Amino acid sequence: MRLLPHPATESIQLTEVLRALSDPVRMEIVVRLAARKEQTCSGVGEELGVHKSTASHHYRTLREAGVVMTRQVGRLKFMRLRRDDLDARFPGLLDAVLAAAHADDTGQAAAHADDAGQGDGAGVLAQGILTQGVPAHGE
Amino acid sequence: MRLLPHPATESIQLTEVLRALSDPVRMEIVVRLAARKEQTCSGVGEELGVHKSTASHHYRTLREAGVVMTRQVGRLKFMRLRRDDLDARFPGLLDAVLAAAHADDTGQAAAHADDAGQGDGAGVLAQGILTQGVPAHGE
DNA sequence: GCGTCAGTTGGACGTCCATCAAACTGTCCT
DNA sequence: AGGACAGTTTGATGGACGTCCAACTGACGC
Repeated sequence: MRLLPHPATESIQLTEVLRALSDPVRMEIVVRLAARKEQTCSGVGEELGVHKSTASHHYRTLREAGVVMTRQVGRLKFMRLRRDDLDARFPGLLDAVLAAAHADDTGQAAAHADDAGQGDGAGVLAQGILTQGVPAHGE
Repeated sequence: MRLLPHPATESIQLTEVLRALSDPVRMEIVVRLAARKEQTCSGVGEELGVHKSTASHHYRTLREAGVVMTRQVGRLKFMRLRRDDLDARFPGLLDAVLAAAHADDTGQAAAHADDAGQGDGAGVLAQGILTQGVPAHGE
């Protein structure tokens, strides 16, 4: 059993963690890792529909940011959320992010349903307060 | 008084928020915005030592992510954290991030002092568990 | 009106990133 | 030993990002 190089708990940087979590694929990985205990690279990779090397790249990003811990057992590598370390370093952050990830899922669905239903709640505000000719850069 | 286009509360995406917060400059802006109530672009720009247009770019990123609200008064533009909206969408997230930002600051200082003092606490672990010849890609 | 000021926009430049494909490393099984 | 398997590494590619500079847009104030 081997361990890969991980940043020490004290070395974990907030912006690095947030950047690691700012990619939808990696966020999904973290959510799955939070639900189940450990996961192999191929396991998540197949579920997410990304290429094997892409998944490996995301794993490296998460590992170097201090979000996950990689443990090698034989030819498998199991990933585990560094809950304790993250909680020690940034108390409550991971829980808030995971809750937010759940809220984001449900919120997306709700917003979508609302949009189809009447569409006067959310979307209009974004356009209604337009005062300059901004070409809707983001969306 | 004018308002710029902002995403509706329901449209705020978690990964977008995290990505907006993953830049040290923007994180610093958010921290300052959390401390003081409102701030002008030039105000933060000068304090952070970034170019005027760079600050404007960061403001746009934060605004499009739904993190800040921009209010134009005359030729000034005041930025304000969308605390209520963010709390409604992702309860506890902003507080956790702000607390983490504070912990990151103090943690950095402590780690640095520790590093100069004896240097056996944090940094060694990161190198001590090396088992493969990973060329320290990130740092 | 004209200069000034606050902030934005566009271009330019270098860097980083997400993705895939292919080759590679290391481990297990037979 | 040889093959199968899990992941990583290495390009390569297209896109996004952060930064600066310069030019521009609006809103004062005189």
